Amino acid sequence: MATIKDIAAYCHVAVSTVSRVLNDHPDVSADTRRKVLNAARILHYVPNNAARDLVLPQSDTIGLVVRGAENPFFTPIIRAVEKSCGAKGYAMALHQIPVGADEVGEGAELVQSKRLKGLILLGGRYDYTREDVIALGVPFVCCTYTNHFGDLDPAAFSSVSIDDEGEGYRATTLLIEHGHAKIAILLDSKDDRSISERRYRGYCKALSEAGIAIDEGLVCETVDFSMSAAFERATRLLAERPDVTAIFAVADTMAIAAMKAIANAGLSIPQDISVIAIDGIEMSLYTVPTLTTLVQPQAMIGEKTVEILVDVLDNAAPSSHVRLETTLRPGGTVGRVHP
Amino acid sequence: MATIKDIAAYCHVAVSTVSRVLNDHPDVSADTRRKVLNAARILHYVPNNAARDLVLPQSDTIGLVVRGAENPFFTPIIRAVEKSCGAKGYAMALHQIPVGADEVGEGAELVQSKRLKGLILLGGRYDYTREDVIALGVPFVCCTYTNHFGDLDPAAFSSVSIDDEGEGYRATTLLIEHGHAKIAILLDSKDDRSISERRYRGYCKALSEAGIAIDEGLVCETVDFSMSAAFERATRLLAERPDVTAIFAVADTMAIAAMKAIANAGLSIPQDISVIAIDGIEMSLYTVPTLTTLVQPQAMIGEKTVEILVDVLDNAAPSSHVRLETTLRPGGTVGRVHP
DNA sequence: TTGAAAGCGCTAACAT
DNA sequence: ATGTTAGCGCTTTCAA
Repeated sequence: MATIKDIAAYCHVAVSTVSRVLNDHPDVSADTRRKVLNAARILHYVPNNAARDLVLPQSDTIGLVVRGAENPFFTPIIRAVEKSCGAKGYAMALHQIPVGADEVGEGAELVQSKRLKGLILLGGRYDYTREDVIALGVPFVCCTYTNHFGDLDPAAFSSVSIDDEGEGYRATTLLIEHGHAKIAILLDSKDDRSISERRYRGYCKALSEAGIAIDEGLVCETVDFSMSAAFERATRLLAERPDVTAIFAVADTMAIAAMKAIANAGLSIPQDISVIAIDGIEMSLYTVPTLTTLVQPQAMIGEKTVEILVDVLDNAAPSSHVRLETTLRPGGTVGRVHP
Repeated sequence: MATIKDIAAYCHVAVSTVSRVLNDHPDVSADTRRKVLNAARILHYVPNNAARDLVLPQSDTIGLVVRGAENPFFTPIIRAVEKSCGAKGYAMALHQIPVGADEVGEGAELVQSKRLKGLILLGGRYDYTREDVIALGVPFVCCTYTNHFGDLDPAAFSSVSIDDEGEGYRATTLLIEHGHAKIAILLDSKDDRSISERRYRGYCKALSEAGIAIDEGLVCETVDFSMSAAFERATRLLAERPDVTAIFAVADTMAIAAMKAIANAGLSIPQDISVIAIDGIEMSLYTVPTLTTLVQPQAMIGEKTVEILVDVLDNAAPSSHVRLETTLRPGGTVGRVHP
């Protein structure tokens, strides 16, 4: 509970001197500096951030709002962001919110209450309007998504994402190339105005180019991204549609749940059913067989995001939109269709 | 950027009146309240927490320091803590730190900088000394662990944990009952003064009671809790010790990695090798076969932790130490040993 | 190189 | 029911 006032009294100096020492200002004598530092240690001084934040016009802090932190896909990204922030001399304020929450509103509050310099939104909606983001007031970066369904001026924000539609197309195409035609897709909702909808578009495009009609019975919506819902839906799919030969899951977690459903149905992967997904979470390395998936460069996503934001903050760089590539990790879940 | 001062000016009232309205104090006329609330909306007022925290002797906030947030076992606990805090009228301040970090030191800083009323430490060390925790200054609860290797006065802190040694004993015993004698253990380190050491003790006790000698070649240390390390170590075990018939992993994640190693070795679970673990993370429901594990009541752990802390905070209740039971979830990874 | 003092936004006495 | 004011801990002019 010691304050700089206590230190000042202890050393018989003014509080401003203590403050100078604690903030590494140059104009303090070596002797005074030593005395103050010593007193701080003895008195177990810990700075009161509330007081510091109050008086400083801005803190050197970047906010990270994570919507749906239970998603294991985000974990390595969060770590990378934290690390990159530290390397660039910024602190990171983590704020986790439920999937249903309003990340922009919460972000705006965070900015003001913590005097943030910039904001990173991880896992947000694709349909912000200009009005939505006006409250933010600081530069922000959409991490893992873009404004595809919104009307934001690209110059007004930055983003780091993958080409969801293109990757959905790529995953589906790979299945088609292996001879599959009865390809199911496992997704949240095909019109969620978000990740599922974009990847679903890619799925449709691939099928259509291959001359395969969309079969509604193979479009499996789960309403949420939970593994249990994915498991239930996949189980139902296998029961209702014995003709299905491949499943494209829009997320690794869903694919892993589907693989369990397939095993429960007494089917083999990839002999009876092929599975492909997008994400590349750590756990997907340990499924049997190893999940074939389009791996997102999670660490790089986090690093790039911070890099862009700090560039805007420190160098007044213009906002930018980075699209990263996924890497196909060939596992053992995709095989040629058997007649 | 609007402050209560702006609202006050806008409404021609004093700042204290604005403060009263904003804090739901009773002695304000309905008319004034309406005016102020309206102005707050119009001016896009957002409270400055730094200022509030500064002036309040304590915030109604409980800190949660998570060491090793990448551990999926913690995720449901964190959620439960957050939910319980909310239900009890407390806010939660989440602070994630790396596995190697000093949770007590970081916790102490958090307490002071955020004026916390109490602290929850999730995933900390088992060997705090009295000196270690003196800096904390507020009631705290050790969540998922105890002070087994330390010298803390039990009256000076609370804890919610499972009986690590007992559960290790139970898991190993189950394997012995299935006829296994060549039982390997997969753990961080057998003398980490923490979870691994405790569970290892239980493993030793079970073997010894069954008249089975500890076989050093079957004690597989991984140095950390990563899946990759567990995978490598299990792979090596299978290569070096073809006589092993069962593996007890001290964590589900390690067990899942081991299952992959077993599959890669061309062996079947549970025909060739049985696997059992402790934790019960969601992912372990989706392995093939389903992992047999001792499920910790994760939600209840979080709830109990908050309940105890709030009881201490609100009702000056004495500190308490709760030991929760795991539930054996019989999966398909444990079978009788084949001759 | 150091000290004195103002003020950040807010809450809570204390007055009225 | 409402206004006035002190002060939380800190940083930063401005003076000395």
